[in-house]
Amino acid sequence: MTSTTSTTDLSIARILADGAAGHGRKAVVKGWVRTCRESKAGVVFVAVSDGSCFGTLQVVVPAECPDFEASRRLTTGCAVVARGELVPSQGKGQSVEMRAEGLELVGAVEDPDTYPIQPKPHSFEYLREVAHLRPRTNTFGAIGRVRHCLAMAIHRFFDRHGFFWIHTPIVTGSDCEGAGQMFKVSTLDLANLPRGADGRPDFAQDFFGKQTHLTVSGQLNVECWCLALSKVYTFGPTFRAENSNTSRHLAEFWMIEPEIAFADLRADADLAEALLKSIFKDLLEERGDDMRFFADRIDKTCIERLEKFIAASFERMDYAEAIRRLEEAERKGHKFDYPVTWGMDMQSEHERFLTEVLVGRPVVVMNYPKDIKAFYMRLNDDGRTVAAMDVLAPGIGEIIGGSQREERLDVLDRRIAEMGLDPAAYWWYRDLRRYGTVPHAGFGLGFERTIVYATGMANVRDVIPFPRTPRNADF
RNA sequence: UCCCCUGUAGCUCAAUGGUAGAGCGAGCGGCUGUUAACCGCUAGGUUACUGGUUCGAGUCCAGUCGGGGGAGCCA
Repeated sequence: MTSTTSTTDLSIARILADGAAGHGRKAVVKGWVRTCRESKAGVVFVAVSDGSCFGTLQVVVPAECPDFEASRRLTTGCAVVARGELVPSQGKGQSVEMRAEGLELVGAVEDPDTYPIQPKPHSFEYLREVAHLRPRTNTFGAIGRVRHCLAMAIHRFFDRHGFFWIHTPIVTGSDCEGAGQMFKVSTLDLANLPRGADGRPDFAQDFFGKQTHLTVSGQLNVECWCLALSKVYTFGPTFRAENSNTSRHLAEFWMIEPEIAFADLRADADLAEALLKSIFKDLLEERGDDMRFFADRIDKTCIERLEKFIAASFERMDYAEAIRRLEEAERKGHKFDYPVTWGMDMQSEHERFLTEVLVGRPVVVMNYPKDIKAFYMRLNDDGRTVAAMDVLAPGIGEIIGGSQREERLDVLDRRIAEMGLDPAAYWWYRDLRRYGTVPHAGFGLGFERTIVYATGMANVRDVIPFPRTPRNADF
């Protein structure tokens, strides 16, 4: 009876928030044992977490409790239901605790010696190997709540500003998304592939009657809806089959891609800035408990960093200006592995120097040379740059990549031809420019990189529940 | 994918080519309204895997797999 969920149960978050106001109240809490200590004075102290907040509730089991003997044998990880009265705590560190009248062991831990989550610090690398149990740790519990908070804050921001959430497809038949290697989606028998006259796999016999992939971006699709609903965004999983082995890359990650009509690059940058400020403000307000933990144990500066970010405006500079400042740094004696020249695609070392040393906070770099950017980015009047922007953040690099889109059909076609792409493949994308085209712009925000920036966690693999990376799709 | 580093007890790490060690965690006992508890005792190992060199390999060599840092690609 007591071990099943009821919506009238008090969460530990609620109990701790109420604090002294809850003294004298009867309550039931359901959760997992973090630590269990026994005092020979005749009480057992059980720290219980239900994940509703960072903190644990101290459940005190007195000797006269019928479950006293059983509670002495509780170990880290046991699932329990505790009934009792909320009382002032006699110990330090909490204003309220539960004096247990009953404590039910719902699920025991088979062998406490080999339970993978011990009441002691673990390395993140180890915890990735026990990803099914790592949500029970302080860090990953906090990550889970922060991740949810940021996701909700993003939806809230867009909703308040009149954006519509568009569910762009996960499976795509476009072979023209152009953002790197894609995962194939097929129901064909790999051991017995149907082949056409040319000996190649015959995708006409495949599920969709053509070759399909997992999406690498919802941008091209969401542009269609932008040119009807004006302000739209996608927020969903994205897949890249790149063999990238870094702390900043996942094969499956989540991306937010707003797209706004009747907008230029400046409006695009304004939107990016407003979005990030809004969600970081919500994060500090709603998850102060978790953020204090990150500041305490992961990255001392993370709260201060977000506060500064909210207060200050983005540093914005043109690509040309960024190059000038990097060249100036070179003249003053800073050595780069790759020399700085106008027209180059900035290397990590340049981006890091720019955002970490020259600016000291996130910076928006705008108007890149056209030759290093995608075909759909709008050509500027100078004929050699496009209206593209990257938001670079210290320690992470590119957190946002965006642009004003090329809305002029003739210019778009020229760009497609220049890059050796097949215009026929883009027929519906080109149609947008034939029927009621308008200036529009958008960007992609990497969700995991945003969480890394906010929390100070060092690796995107540790801010997603189950990371997918090359040679790793366990759990 | 490339460069560098790395893989030893449940976890974090020691160990000159010569008997496998500590701390934490775990179990038991002691002490204690405790909360990074403290004190004592005990258990716990095919040194990632495969092969090679050697009288002898955790240690040296090769390959495979995993992990980390950096690079490329990007979010």
